[in-house]
Amino acid sequence: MKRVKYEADVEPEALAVFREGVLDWYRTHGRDLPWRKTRDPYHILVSEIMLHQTTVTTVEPVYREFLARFPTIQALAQASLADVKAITDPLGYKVRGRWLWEIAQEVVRRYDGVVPDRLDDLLALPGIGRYTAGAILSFAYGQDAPILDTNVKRLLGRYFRLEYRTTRAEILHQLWALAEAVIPPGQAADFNQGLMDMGAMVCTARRPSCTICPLWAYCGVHHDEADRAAEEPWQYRVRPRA
DNA sequence: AACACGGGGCG
DNA sequence: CGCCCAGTGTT
Repeated sequence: MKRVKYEADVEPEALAVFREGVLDWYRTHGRDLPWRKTRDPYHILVSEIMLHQTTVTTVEPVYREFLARFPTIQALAQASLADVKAITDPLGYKVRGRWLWEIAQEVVRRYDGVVPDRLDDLLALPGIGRYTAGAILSFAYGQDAPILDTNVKRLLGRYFRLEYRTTRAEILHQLWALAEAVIPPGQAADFNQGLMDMGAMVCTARRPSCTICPLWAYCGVHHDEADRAAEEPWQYRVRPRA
């Protein structure tokens, strides 16, 4: 049984099951979310910033209100910061209003109003880290870019069961390598969405639904050994509540 | 490698 | 009441 090293080398069978399982499950059980009906980079950007550490149900109404008020990135750039914050502040993490506002100005001035489609350009914008950049590149531009949010960390960490005796930074490095390696070429958009839905709806933080999980056969953590997996190195733990 | 940021939902 | 939520910037 080969373990995951720094560069993701995974068993071909486990990888194939993982890819097909995630894609199939997403197509039949995936959530119907407003930001999945569009490929507009501006809309994707707004949703992703709002979704930082914030639940889908909380974001949905604010997302709609925000786009109704600022339909284009030009409209956002011309608005007052106070008007922007009035909509986004109730979400918490109040800096995100300023981030969106500053991003809009920068994109309009430097990129002619077009959200960049290159990783380095995206990372240079305020509030856009590697996750958000990957989300924009895959969801809006269809590139095979990896994402690693709390859902994907948990799903990958459990399924591929990384080596435990290592530092947090190394684990993160391994997870990013995995997130990139598992992408079925040309299908990152659907696949990445599927990863997050699986993490949010099946491979949940507490009491994961292993019995209905399409990945169960090759998963590194079966539900009946959840106790032994109580030490999850990427931060979260399986808690089989009595 | 930690810590701050934050309101809301759930058991 | 504690844990968790489509993370990022700062120290």
